[in-house]
Amino acid sequence: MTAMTDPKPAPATKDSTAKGAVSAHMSAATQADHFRQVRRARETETIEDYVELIADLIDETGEARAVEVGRRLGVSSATVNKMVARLQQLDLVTAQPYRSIFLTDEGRAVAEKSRKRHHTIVEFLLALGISEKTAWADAEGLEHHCSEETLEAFERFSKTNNVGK
Amino acid sequence: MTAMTDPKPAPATKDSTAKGAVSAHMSAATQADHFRQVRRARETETIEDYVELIADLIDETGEARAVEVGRRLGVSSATVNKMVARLQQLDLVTAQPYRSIFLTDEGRAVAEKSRKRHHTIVEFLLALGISEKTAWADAEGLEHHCSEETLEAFERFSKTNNVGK
DNA sequence: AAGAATTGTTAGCCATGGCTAATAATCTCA
DNA sequence: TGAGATTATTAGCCATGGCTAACAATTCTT
Repeated sequence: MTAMTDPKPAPATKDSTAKGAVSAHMSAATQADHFRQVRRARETETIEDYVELIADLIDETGEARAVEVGRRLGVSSATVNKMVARLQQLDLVTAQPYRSIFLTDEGRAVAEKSRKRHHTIVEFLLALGISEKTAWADAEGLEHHCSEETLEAFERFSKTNNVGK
Repeated sequence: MTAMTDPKPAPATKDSTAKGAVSAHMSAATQADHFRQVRRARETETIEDYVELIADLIDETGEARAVEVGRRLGVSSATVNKMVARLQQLDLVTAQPYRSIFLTDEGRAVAEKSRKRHHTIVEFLLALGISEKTAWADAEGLEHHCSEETLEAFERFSKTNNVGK
């Protein structure tokens, strides 16, 4: 194998295409855009997870305390604390020291949107025949990476293939 | 609104349930597990993106150069360089200074797995009626967050609702 | 009301994965 | 061959989002 020492085993005109090929479908620039989009989504997903959970806690138990947020997220209180500070800067929550956390209008809006997406995805996975357990687990990861177009398709599908519910 | 000064607006026995409620479905511990799982997935997804892309480049053009990886990922060469060092530590690639990047057997295996998942998801989205453009964009984000169970369901669906292809 | 238990805060640490700017190596071609 | 273009490397910066440990405030219980 000369490959290790030869920096250019195959000059390959740059437009060649092969099996796993993605270049058959898009330019490098388009692909880069997709990846950039994913990276952007990754930045907001932590924030959305926190906000959504805070909303859940307020609606379920009447208030959101840092300990409980940490417990549900599987994260230390110190981490929650730091994140809450960030959420305040972003005007998504209000909080005073040693008091519970409240959502701003903007935070509430973000929470509702996340919640709706989450629900759409869980319903969809269930309609597809996925088990409850997996549906809830996967939804947590998938919810931040679905475009509007895909979410709409999911809703349409659930509506028609609506099983038990 | 007394809420801002009252740390406990509603003692709420801790088992209460409401509209957005997730607690109706699982314990805090289970929910924490889901989030932990998502965080673990986030750690591997960057790695998988790089490895998958390197494999694509090797198969398409005969070699994977850092510039091109950067171009397609929408990232600087410096970043690629640092990441390649990490991939080497993980035994996923081999690389010598100023030479192109090669996959180890393990790297190749990771790439194949990612590629397969990616393909499964694109096919699925297309079968669902999503546009090509969106299917490719969404797949990039979704591929790291699907359990085996869900991927299998996607495959089953594509097989039966296989449109054009 | 005092002490114990719980909860919140802060400081300081770490890895990840981006970036720019400066420098070095390699490659191309006139 | 040697100059210019391309590509790679390195150093140093930054934000994010985790962590532990030490300490402070609050709340609960007796």
